Amino acid sequence: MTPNEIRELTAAVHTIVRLIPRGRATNYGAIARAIGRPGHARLVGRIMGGGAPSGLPAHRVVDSQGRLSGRGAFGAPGRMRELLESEGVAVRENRIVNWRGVFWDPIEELS
DNA sequence: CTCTTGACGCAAT
DNA sequence: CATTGCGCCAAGA
Repeated sequence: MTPNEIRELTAAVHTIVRLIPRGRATNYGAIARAIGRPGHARLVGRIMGGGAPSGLPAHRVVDSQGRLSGRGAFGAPGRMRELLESEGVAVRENRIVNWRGVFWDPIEELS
């Protein structure tokens, strides 16, 4: 992967993240598939870990089980949870309640 | 250059 | 539901 490709992917990932509706959330693997790189969830995770543009709803990206695996990247502990709950997403024990219903698949939006 | 570390995912146990 | 193993891959040590 050339540095240039990395930039493209980063841009693509950010684009998808911006499409996530309020009150919904998606996961790394789904985003990876949406940008044409199935199986590279980990790469997406790395990208999210890096600096994110302000205004990017990064809190709407969790792991495949609805767990807030990126909570550490938000300033104060519990910050990610606050952001989610502030838009109506219930969280219990670091995990989105009713994940199946909250999950938003980028693929369905690329129609 | 090798080894380890992660905002991961999925099937098998 | 909890663990394990394996595939994936860019950064940092």
